[in-house]
Amino acid sequence: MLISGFMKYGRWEESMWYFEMNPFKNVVSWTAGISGFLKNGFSFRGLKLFLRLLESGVKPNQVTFTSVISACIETGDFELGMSVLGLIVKTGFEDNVSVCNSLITFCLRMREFDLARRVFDRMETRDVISWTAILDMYVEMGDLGEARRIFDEMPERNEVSWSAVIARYSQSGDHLEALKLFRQMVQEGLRPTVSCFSCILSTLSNVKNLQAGRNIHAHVKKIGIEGDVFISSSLVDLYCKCGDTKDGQFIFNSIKKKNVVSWNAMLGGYSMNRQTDEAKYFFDNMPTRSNVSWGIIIGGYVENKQFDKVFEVFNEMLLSGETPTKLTFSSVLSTCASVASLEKGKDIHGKILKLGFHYDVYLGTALTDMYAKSGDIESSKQVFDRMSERNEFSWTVMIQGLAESGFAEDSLSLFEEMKRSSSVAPNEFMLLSVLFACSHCGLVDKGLEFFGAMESVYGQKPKERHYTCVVDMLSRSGRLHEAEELINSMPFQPEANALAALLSGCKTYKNEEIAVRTARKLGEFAEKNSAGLVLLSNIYASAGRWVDVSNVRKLMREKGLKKSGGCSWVEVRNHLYSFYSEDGAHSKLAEIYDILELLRSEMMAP
DNA sequence: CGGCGAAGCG
Repeated sequence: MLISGFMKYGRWEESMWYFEMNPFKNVVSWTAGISGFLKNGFSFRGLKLFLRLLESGVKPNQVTFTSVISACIETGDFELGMSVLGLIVKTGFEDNVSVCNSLITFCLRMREFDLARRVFDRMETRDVISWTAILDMYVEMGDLGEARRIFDEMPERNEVSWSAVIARYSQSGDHLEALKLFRQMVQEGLRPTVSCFSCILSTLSNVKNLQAGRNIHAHVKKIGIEGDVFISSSLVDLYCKCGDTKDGQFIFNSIKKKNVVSWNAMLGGYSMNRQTDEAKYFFDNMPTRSNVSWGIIIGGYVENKQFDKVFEVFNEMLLSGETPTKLTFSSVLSTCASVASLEKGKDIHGKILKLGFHYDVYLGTALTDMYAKSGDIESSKQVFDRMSERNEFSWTVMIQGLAESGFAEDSLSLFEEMKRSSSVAPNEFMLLSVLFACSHCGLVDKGLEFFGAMESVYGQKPKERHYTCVVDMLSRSGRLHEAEELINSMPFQPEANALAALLSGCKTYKNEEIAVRTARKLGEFAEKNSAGLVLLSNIYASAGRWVDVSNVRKLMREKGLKKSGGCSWVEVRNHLYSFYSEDGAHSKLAEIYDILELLRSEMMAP
């Protein structure tokens, strides 16, 4: 008792002293020692103690084994776990429910899902914990359907089982189902746990339901768990996601024992509210950082298109010795794609290879996309071909990459290959690429065929973009009447781009009549819609009608609209320098102009 | 003395 008493407060040195001094060690005191080490994060020492227990001749019991398996989970050593399993069988504990429960968890943490299922299947009696463990396995595998089936069929459910499915629905974006289950759980008279409250708070923050979030806030306050780090971190997240960093800050400041997650929640709050400077300041002053913190700050810069900062901070991260997460790599890769920096992309590809992350579907997809967007379609294809597993996103980026790089035929045949060889269903993005590909290699009738099949065959209702693409396709090939008809038959307002595409077709094929009608439509459209105004001004500009251009620009100013500013960048010695056409410009603008002036006078000199 | 759950996100 004394031992576990000290262990509880992290004073394991003292407790071990008592343990060693105790001449009458029995299985309970040994087990207490092992689990004490575990609770304080010293699983390896716990395992060494277990070996000493075996040497001493004391027989371990079922409690010892459950603790030892937990230690194996911590160390992540599968072989070790298997040796312990051997011992369990030898000592006849293989039918003990608790031991089996911990074995299931061990197997699923080692991602040995088949083995976990075998352990579960051979159990004669199972309790709610066994069922929850196997439920968790399907949750972990991402098989939400099977998880739900298990959940519905479980003979008994406890608050942990509910938590597991609710969390999964929340994470996979089905917030409404998560909320529904939460309500059902409460109705069935179960008291949501701390983790369940924190999970439902994050669900509410994802759907930005501030009112319901406030209600939960009031409730957790009433039952006295407001101060829990999980709860309070979720609250910080809730208020920040709803755009209120001030309230988020208030909660954050009130957290007594902040951990890295609370710090990250607040950091994310600044990042997502476009307060990148505050975020950076906060980040620089954080007492604890994890690779997640780096990921958040980098993600914030990506979101705000501050691409130079992305690389700057990413380099800093690598120098600090922190290993980027897959998410961080994918943010940085998307930045490489945005600025079409092949060199940087290749560099990062190398780093990913070194870490062995290239087997990851997610990163493989990000690499495929980066190469395609940077113009290196060969490498893009190579990465894609080597991926051992491909999901919907992987196929989408490759089909899109080929279509947009001008390899229309390859894009179309890859689409056919996907339908043949994979279980991935065509989505709206792929179909858009397919239409784009048809449009760009003049396969108008084939394109129309795909367009017609979208809803009937692929179950995808054509959206504005699809219509625009087909209008563009028809206009490019001179089928102006069909294009105009399509615009008139659309079930919604056409995009300004569709009108512009038809207009440019009219210009190419010299059709004054349709041009006049379309221009009038675009004009009407522009009165309500800023995108129309921007396009209209571009069309006037290309026709050299400068008076009209200046009228439209004036209208835009009156409406407080701004054409998004131009941006350019240059890479010098591993650093990306951005230049903006309007405000912000560059901090060394004056110096740059001075040097330009100097260069100019040099050139002018005889 | 023990076994099931938990935060950042494309």
